[in-house]
Amino acid sequence: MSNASTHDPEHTALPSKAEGVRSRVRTELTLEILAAAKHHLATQGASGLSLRAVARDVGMVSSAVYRYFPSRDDLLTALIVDAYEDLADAIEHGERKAKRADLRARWFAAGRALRHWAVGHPHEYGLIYGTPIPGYRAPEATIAPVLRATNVMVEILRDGISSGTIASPHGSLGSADRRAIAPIRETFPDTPPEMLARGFGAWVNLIGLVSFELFGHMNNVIDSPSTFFDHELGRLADDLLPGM
Amino acid sequence: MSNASTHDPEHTALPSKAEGVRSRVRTELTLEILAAAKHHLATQGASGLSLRAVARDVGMVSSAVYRYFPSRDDLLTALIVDAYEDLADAIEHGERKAKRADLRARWFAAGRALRHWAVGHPHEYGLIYGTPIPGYRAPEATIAPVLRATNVMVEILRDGISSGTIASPHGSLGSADRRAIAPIRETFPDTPPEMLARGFGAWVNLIGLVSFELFGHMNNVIDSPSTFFDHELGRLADDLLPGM
DNA sequence: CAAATGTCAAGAGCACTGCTCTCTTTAAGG
DNA sequence: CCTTAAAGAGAGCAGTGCTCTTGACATTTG
Repeated sequence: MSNASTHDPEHTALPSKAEGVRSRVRTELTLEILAAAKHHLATQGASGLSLRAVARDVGMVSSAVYRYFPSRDDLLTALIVDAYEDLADAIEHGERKAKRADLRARWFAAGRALRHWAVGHPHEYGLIYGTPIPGYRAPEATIAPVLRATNVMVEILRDGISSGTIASPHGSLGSADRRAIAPIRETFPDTPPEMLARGFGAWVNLIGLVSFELFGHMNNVIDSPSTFFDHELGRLADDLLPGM
Repeated sequence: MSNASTHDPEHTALPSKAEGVRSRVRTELTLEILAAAKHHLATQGASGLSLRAVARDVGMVSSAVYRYFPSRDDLLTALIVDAYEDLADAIEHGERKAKRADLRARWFAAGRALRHWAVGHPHEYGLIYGTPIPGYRAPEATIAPVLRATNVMVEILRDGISSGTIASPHGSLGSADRRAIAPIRETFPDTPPEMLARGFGAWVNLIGLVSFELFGHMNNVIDSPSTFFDHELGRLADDLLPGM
């Protein structure tokens, strides 16, 4: 369930003021469908998520579900948004447990929270970082939670700069590289481009590590993925937060 | 199509000596089905791969296909093996174009070949590095091509050591880390563990970069994925092949 | 040469899917 | 109270993977 109530599925009109009893039961049913779908996703995976099965779970006939979600893909999209929020929550909560002054501890905490959530929610993770579904267009609603997650990482780097404990990364970006990362520079205008490039690279590295493990590519290669993940986390920290 | 003839689908008995006419037409039909399936995969993607549709393509009825592939998953597995071989071919060919003495050029060539193949075959890439299909067990036949691809990378590092141009990576592995990477150490016994860990980490990093791009996570972040990929390739080269 | 043996394509059919349509019930608001 | 809009139920369409049986053919053996 997590924080299903904190982010409303926007594809159905949900009145902020609980005026009608009718609309109240509607949001309740919407959440109930979503919960059933989430359960199916967690157990059978995305490919096993059947709209009819979900309908059966909530005691509806399949066609009735279409009153709440216009298609199976829309139901999946809602689950994707939910997964993004869940992951962002996990990373934020994990990072908050570390002392704010200890940048390295914060980095480790955030990274471990990422992997921990992924291992505990493999299907949800696969939904957001695995093969995209064919006609998939990234829903607007995913932008915010994605930013929440990456913001944690960026904040660590920025805190390092402002406190003077870390300097801008070694080497400076060429003009082509600078142009290549233009969008993320607009998102974080007050962070050095070199640090943005390096930070984003590290983030991609972490996701790659988790995907490698969850998608079975560490079989016959790595005995203890968590140990290797920590090792890589340390290596990245040495590079991102030199001297910490 | 590529090199479909070089690796036989082992789930059907293919006599090495072309004894019977019967078995000849059988292998031909098997390859024809595989080709049709590959075409469907490349155009519609894995989820759009319908056994009935490929049967229609080769002019058969759906049930007849089951004489050649016992299930849809087996057909998919054959495609997975094929994709692994294709990717290994691409990386090997790409890397061979660089001068053997120029380790950095070989690293760049191999990395770019990986990305180039992935961009040109997104569905095939997603099949092997995306979300695994639910009941997926990594088929034995994929081990060899995976080793072929990673071997290219390891060979670059080993050539650097034997020629004395690069030293073992900075820092030494702790005993826990050494144990964590035990399987890959057995695969490459004559390569320093530190270098194996770093090399595998770099490989994971590359796959992560390609997956990020192909799965749509660089939208609104990176304008030119190829430029960023090259940038990261260079950063990894600086770390893997210091002084080159 | 003929009969037994295997192989194969075809078709029907089952259980399931997403999705659309129509019909009826139900409840809310004027 | 009564109109109107929303919601559930059901049938139905086209598609899926997969199984089973049937009849035709080729291959091998007696």
